[in-house]
Amino acid sequence: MTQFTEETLESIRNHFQRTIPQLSINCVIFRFDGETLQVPVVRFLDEDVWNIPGGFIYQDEGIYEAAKRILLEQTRIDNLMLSQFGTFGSAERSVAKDITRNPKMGFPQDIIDHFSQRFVTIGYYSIVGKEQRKLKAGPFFKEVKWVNVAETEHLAMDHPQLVSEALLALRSELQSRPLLSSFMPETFTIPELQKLYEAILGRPVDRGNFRQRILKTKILEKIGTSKQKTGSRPPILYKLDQKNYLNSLSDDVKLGF
Amino acid sequence: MTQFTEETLESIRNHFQRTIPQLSINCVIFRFDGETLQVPVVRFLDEDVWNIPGGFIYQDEGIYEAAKRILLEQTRIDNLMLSQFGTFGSAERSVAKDITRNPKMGFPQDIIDHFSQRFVTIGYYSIVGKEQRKLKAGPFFKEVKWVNVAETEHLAMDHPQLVSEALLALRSELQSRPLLSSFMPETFTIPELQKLYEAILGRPVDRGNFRQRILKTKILEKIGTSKQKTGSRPPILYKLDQKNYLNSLSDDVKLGF
DNA sequence: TCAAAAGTGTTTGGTCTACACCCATGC
DNA sequence: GCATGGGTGTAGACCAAACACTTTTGA
Repeated sequence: MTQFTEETLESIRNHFQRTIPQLSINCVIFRFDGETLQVPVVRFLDEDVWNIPGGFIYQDEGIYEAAKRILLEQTRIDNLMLSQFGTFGSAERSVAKDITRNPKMGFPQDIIDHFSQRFVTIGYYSIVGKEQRKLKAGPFFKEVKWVNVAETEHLAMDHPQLVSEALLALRSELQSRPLLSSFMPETFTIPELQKLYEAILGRPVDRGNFRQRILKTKILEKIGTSKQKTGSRPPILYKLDQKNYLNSLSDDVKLGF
Repeated sequence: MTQFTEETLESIRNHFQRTIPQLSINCVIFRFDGETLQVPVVRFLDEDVWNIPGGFIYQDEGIYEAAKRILLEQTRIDNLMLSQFGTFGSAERSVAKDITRNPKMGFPQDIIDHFSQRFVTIGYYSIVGKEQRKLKAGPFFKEVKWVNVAETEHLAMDHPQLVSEALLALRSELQSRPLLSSFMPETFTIPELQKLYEAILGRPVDRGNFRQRILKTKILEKIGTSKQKTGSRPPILYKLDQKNYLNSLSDDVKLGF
């Protein structure tokens, strides 16, 4: 029945020993493929249940380092700036309870018990460019893939909520954190950038106004004209002017109301 | 040596048994006394070390409920809307390690060990009106008092950082959450409100412009003239128009740049 | 020459800022 | 009446939304 060797089980138990109990981390990573926002999801063993990448915190590492390690192990995505978007811990919240309890999986009782505990999770989000395609599942996970954020409502447990909370944080930090550097490739056009904004904000943006406003900030540096074979005027290629871009970001709080 | 009865020690151990290990909650509560922002701090036993109120999460309660309970137990402040502002957990982070280790305290080794563990903490903040003065220390705490946020740099451990992170969150959420209802008394004047904004934003605000903008939102309802014996024109009394106020709050994200 | 998409400009109205000025009160 | 702080108005700069017009390309 059991599909795990005793060695594997021991390594799982050993992992539990070395990590903080009842506390986990989940990483929501956004990618923009030119049309929609996507996030990587992982599949645990043979189950057809998809999860936001997540894991546990070693006793001797900070939570931020843990988040980076977990992401690297499970998706092979490395070197990201991660931002916290919230911590979730209703009394009923657990991780992988249903999966491990499934008799078909053949887990021993101690591991089922461990995963059936109530767990609090810390949510981080980040961003990768669209050229970032080298997803590769790490240990304990069978498969990783990108899915559109619009299609994340079927993820396991409260993971759909994690995605939408992460998206809210992404939206509100779009102007105050250097996110464009991560989202966009080295060179890009203004219409491409506009599509990114529309995807993040979830609403259309006026073409002319978008162009004017973004050019006024001087964060774009013209480097030529793209040569495409579309039946239309070829857009101008730009790259980010890092110095001006970082200057344009601001935590300044307006009075607003 | 020991200043604790065996009964007390047992109740502490029992509390540990029922809570999530290595995870704590801290609550930064802001009050505005008309001039400055203040937060309550608690003193643990006989030590002259002041802490942001904090505690642990029972296995059968959500983290939000835990935060409210902890706040009530330690300060007798009740019925607040709390907002999360971040979770902190560097590898070296602990709670009360120094205090419990102090031989003068006479704690048994098992309790010292428990408090010497690495702890992750979830930070919540909230707001009370200035009439909220009924601070009263709960169990395990000797004393509670209000201190100005400007004077929180001497708090224990990383608690000064918690205060400044909470203040940042407060600032950026001033326009999107119904914070005024909590900060201000039933009736108040515009100059009083302006002082609150200046305290939160940490900078002066133009009198005339502040007045115009806040009146344009229609969130204030005139109810008369205050009768003060100051040697100047008496300000107009207002109260919040709850319906318009809630409407005026918005998560709308501007394009900005 | 036409459609399609990119690039540009203009109009209108709002908002932000920095003030100047007036008003009600106690001394 | 005068100092003090509250209440009000306004000019100029700046910003935003809507939309019309022009340009460049492939077919």
